[in-house]
Amino acid sequence: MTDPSGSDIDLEPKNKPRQKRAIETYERVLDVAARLLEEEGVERISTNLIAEKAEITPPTLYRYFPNKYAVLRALGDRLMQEQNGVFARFLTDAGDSIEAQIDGTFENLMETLRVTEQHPGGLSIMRALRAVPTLQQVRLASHHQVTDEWVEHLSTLFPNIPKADLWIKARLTVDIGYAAIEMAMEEQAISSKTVLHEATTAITAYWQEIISNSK
Amino acid sequence: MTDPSGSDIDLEPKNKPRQKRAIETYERVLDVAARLLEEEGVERISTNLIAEKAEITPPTLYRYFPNKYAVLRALGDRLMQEQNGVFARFLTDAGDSIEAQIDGTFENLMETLRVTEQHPGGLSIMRALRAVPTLQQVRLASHHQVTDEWVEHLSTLFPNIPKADLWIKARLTVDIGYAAIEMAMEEQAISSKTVLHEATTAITAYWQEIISNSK
DNA sequence: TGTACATCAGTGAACGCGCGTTCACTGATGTAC
DNA sequence: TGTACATCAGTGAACGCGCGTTCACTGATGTAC
Repeated sequence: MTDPSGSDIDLEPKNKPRQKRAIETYERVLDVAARLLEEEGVERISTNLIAEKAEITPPTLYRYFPNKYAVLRALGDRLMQEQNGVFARFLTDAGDSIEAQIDGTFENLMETLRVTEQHPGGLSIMRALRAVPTLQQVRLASHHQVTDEWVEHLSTLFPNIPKADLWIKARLTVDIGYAAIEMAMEEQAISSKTVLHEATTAITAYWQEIISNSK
Repeated sequence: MTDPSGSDIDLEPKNKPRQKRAIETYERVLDVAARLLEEEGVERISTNLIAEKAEITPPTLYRYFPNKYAVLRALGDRLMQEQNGVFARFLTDAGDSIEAQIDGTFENLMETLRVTEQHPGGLSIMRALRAVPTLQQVRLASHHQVTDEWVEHLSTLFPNIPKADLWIKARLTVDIGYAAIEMAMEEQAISSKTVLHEATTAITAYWQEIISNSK
């Protein structure tokens, strides 16, 4: 019962902040945690340090979070939610035709990049979610949700491709998109726009191929 | 001078093991470290724990590594070296024609997957390299090296595409490949072969597009 | 082959420190009448 | 509006523990003659 990935660490928030002062404290904890994740790395971040930089005492942090991992999880949830929101808007705007989706891909990627860059510690959060066994499910679940939603739209556009096949193609495309976004953020020598433009070319070419084969 | 990513932590090995017993110890440390990275996660792994599981005392570990990060770095170096070896063989076999490269893509991905799966803690090492600020350079340098080598071959095949452009396209393709490999390893519901087959389709379509545009 | 010495490999014991977390508490805010 | 009480927010002080790392050392292996 001590298996690493699906382990039994409680990740749910404890007390919700109810008063104005408390909400500010809660937000400050998450904000500070995100910045420390970026500055120190996931292997050095600590609850005591988060509390200190957020100008509270450790027990206050433990009022809202049952443990260290719950803080990271809240961080991950927030970022994923923002990113998924971008994708949901993309589907609303472009979900009903293949052409519109292809046309919208670049803007979708750019907007996701913008949201991630703007989110404190965004890139570090994405990486921490992958590296910490307890949190891998968070990222995976989020990508699955996005994929599922997309496949709902795709399945009406590609009625002769089995849903399971579409799911795999969509899932891979999501990961290619995020790989491009991470690369855009870490490759200082290349402009983000260029990276995402190339990624758009790749994704578009992939789906053109799928379209041809499905006819 | 305490900047996080390019920081001043010594990552070089200290004493090289010279005698047979010492080489075995050194190997055991790396092997145990890789397994612990997988089981515990990068945020929980410790030198004392590595030493204990490797059945040595902590000072022995410090005979070969100046600190904790040097152990992780050695782990990363080994994996990257193996992965880059696969790619080098791909270039030797298929480097001289575009068609051969496209044909060899699937085998290249499969072989890289095989090497990574076989390498103890392979996936965890890739993720740790990304998540730990001090080690990000290791992964980046490795991907750059692979990209540079590939671009050497590509530039003779695409004489009318500027090298800088080729570099970006190659770099993105490398990251797409690794994204697919990570996905193949973490998505239990889909066979690895299917994921890498799809990735091959995407990469192929991308380069077909590049070929058409360069004519 | 034997011995003396140099080098290599590993240990025992401990260090100071910051970690994650908890307890019993005080002070601030909201609510009912 | 004032007061009494309930709930919410935050603190002071500490806990036991394992962390990363080091010191002075013993024992094992290799080398020269």
